[in-house]
Amino acid sequence: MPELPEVETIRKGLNSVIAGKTITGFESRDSKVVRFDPKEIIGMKIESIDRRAKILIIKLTKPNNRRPFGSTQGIGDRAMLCHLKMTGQLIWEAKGEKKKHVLRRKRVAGGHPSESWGEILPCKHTRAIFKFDDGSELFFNDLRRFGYLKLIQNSKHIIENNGDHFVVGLFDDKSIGEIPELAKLGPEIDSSDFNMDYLKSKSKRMPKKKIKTFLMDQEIISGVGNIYSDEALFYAGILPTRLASTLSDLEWEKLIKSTKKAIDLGIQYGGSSEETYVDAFGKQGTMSEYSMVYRKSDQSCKLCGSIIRRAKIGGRSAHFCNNCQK
DNA sequence: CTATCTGTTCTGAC
DNA sequence: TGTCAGAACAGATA
Repeated sequence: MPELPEVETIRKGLNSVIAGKTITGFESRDSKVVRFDPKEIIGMKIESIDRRAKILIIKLTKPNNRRPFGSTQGIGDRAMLCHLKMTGQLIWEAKGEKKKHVLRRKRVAGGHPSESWGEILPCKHTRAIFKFDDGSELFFNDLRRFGYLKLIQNSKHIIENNGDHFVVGLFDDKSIGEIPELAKLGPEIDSSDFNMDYLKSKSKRMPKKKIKTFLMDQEIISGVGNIYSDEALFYAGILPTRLASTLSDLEWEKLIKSTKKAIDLGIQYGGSSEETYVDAFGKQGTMSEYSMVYRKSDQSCKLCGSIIRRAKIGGRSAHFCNNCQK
């Protein structure tokens, strides 16, 4: 379920198991999904895994690479961008785990819930396989093939100053902002730029945009997807059909708080799916226990008892309570 | 069989 | 320029 909280959960889990490992092999099984030459990353070391919006940024360095004094990176270092889109999964498996019974395997997994959690990997939907120096493997599965893996080169970011070289590299926030995929994205939910003045001024320039669509627009705010926009609007008591430009100051304040609350709850929930494939068996879809309106159409509102409605807004289904939300 | 649903984002038409 | 429908793809479900 790769919305922001899920992607963040995957990031943490993966970072804890693959940071520091060296890539000894890479197999592409789908050239649409894998958008680089596998040769480019063999022998590179995983520095860390970061995230911007729902995009994972896997930082890679070349061992023994020459780096300018005082820099953590040099020419030839790279960053891999990974987007799971609708149905992507990343599953890491320790060496030799295939032979074990499914419930005893050591795995860190996350993404779209499906049978692949427990299957022998690679499976039908495996689009890429990373092999590491300790014999462990990372599988990128994607049923619908919307997701991607692509590589960003560091070489363009060398800057010369007074005859000295210093580096503005991919690993600096500044140059991450220059990567086309990342440059257009709006502020993260936990950034101070996600505030009322910013949202009000944006909404004035988009007078006909509905608040749900506004919230989900990644160029306005990074990381709010369908589930959390429904939940945030419910907490804030605002109907998804309202025009963003008509919100009062009080409503903006409530919506900012509610969005943070919805995402935080999601991250707490996501924590439960981080480590285990077990959740994907018996406890699939526990998000519905936490949700107030998402996928609750025709059920009673948990607050007031009236029937939760559903409508299409901007091509997505919106869930809301006509009584609690105005 | 048909019709409709699904976590995201991009493109092209108006 | 902003806004929206439809596309990209592969299912599951009724």
